[in-house]
Amino acid sequence: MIYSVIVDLSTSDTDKYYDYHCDEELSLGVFVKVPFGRITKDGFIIDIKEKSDYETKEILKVYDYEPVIIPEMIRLCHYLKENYLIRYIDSLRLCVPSEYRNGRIDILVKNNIKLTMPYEEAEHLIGIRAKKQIEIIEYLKDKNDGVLESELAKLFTYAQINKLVSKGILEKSEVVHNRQPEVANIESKVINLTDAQKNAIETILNAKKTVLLNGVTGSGKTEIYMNVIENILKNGQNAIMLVPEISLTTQIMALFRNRFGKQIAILHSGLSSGEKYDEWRRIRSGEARIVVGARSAIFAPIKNLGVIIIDEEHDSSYVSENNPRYRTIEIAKFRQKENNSLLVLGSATPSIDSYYLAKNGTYELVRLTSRVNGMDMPEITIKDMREQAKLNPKSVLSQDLVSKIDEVLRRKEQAIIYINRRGYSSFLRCKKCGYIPKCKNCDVSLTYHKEKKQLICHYCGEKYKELTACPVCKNTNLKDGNTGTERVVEELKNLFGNIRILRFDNDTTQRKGSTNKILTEFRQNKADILVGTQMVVKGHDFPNVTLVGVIDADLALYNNNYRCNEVTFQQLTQVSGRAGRDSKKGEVYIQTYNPNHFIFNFVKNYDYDGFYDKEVALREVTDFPPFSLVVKVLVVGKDRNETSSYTLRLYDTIKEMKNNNACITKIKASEAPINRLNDRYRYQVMIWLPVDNYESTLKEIYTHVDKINTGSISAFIDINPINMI
DNA sequence: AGCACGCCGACT
DNA sequence: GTCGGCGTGCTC
Repeated sequence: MIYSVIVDLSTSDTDKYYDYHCDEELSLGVFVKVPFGRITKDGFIIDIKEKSDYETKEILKVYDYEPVIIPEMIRLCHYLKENYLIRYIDSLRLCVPSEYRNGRIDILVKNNIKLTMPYEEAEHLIGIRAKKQIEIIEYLKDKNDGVLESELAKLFTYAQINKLVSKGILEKSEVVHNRQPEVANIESKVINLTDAQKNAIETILNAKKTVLLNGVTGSGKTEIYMNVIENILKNGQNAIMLVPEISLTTQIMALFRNRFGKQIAILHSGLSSGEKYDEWRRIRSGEARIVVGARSAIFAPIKNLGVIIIDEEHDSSYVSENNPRYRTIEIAKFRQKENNSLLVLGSATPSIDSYYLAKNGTYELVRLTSRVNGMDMPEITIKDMREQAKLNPKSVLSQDLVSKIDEVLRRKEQAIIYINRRGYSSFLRCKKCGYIPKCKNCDVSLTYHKEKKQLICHYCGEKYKELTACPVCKNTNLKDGNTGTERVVEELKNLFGNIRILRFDNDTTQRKGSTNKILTEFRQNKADILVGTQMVVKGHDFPNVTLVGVIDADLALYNNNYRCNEVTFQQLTQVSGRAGRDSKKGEVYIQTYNPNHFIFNFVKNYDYDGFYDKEVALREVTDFPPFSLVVKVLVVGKDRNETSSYTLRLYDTIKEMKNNNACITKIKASEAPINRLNDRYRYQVMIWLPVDNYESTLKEIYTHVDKINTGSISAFIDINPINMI
């Protein structure tokens, strides 16, 4: 037989079938080693045929006779290649744990000990004086599968164990040991489903199309997911459940592990390579029937899918930023079609795109309007900071927020302060000459990190010594810019003295496990206030939090991105949802210098629909999604002139296309918002396409863009970009 | 990726 | 004349 192999090499000219032969019979999706030119390469079998047009070489080695790629994923590879020009190998790589592909990980074999005969029989063979030996066999009496030698050796000595082995009473054998990720212990509450939850479950299970589950924060979506999955399992089918990122996963994992035990497998970047590989193998073998994981878990080798759930579907982490750029919901829809399975998108604040599809009937909409604890949504106050600026310009926190915090501390409850900027302050400015320190690699100003005594570029990570005086005019009077997390913590400490504050941002979560540590400490009431960036927004459940404060809530509104209203609305609503999740009423304080922006009224009243109507009307007049498909092509290069001329040439080519083809509605070429990043110049071409029948035009755009990728210039395509930098 | 082929400049 | 620079092309 002839086996077509995709070699493990990510270049556009090697991304095609290479035919090899092999005497053994192999399956589709098997991982092999093949000769490739003068070298050898690993590869995946993705086609099997009778004969080849080439003179084939022989497959050198079969790493694993069990396929690593299931047929459904091979079909997915074709689909992604066809529609998004994603290389086969880039898709295939997503389907297999990287450490395994690199040959750096193997199964872990351990010694297992078990009785070779019934306990009573064994007892007769041991002298009464050998007390320890009796104890061993007693310990093993009702353990039919035996126990790991390493476990047994914690209670007894190897000498005692080996004695019994040599007598033939115990048997030592090698077993594959599955490394399992540890999961926090969460006490499971007995939950009585509300009528709303029961209805939601019913609707989902009978749905004929994708379901958008729109439930306010705290409306018990997780419980619905678990019930749906339970039903699917009973049906003999399997499930994938996706959650945004590790922060939230730990809690959800605990709930799921509690409920489903060994039937779940966990996949996310926080696992060790051994754990990841073993969980992946448990999925492949069918032992694990539910995959709970982050974005890439959508590629898990799970067969017979009955349901795919994407929790917090609006979350930006579902769009992959690096190669290959894929959108998780797209992949989920492919698998939904392949398996004829259910697809559930859950969110308290759905993306405008999803809600639009729910409203026009493409999705089925299920709504949950109240919290399971029966509490009202926390009351939201919008605080105009312009008054405060006159009163006390030095202070970051308004007088009202300070007294609210004070009350919370007195009541021994907790508060979350959300500020979407890390570091101490966004920039320093010389009060005399106006000098602002900039990064040498990027066109951006630096952020002051007081704790590290550094100025840091938040885009390329370059660090500089802190400034004590202006390097231009030597003036020592430097002015802080906009507030960051460090400064909020400092101010809180000055105001309240001896309270316990945890800072939760990129800087405090660098070390592995620190995210979990901070969240656990806060949940266990070991701190009074959690100050953090976006990370505090996501679905955490802290029962004792009754106050949420937001500082500079309008920050993201000036991002010059068509999605900035949407993102701000989502973040403010989500973070508000952290308050009052248990039996105590919550309160929210949102500080802004722009209180008249239309968004705040909708946030205050939890009026998602009102916000949606307004925003969707805006999108319609400005031709943005969901009314158009916006394609952003980013052109990056070391030389400014070369990069801009490539961009202009691309613009001309697309213009030419537009002249011949009515499918393009608008084109715009410009500098990227950050013109220089990491010492590379950046330009962009924005192309507007209609939402129907754009496929062939898009493909043509892809091929033109592909041609730009030369040695010195690279180009990236982003569809409906979330990130405009 | 890794290696050969091939076509121009400066050398024992 | 030839050694070697690295741009281009190929690997079933």
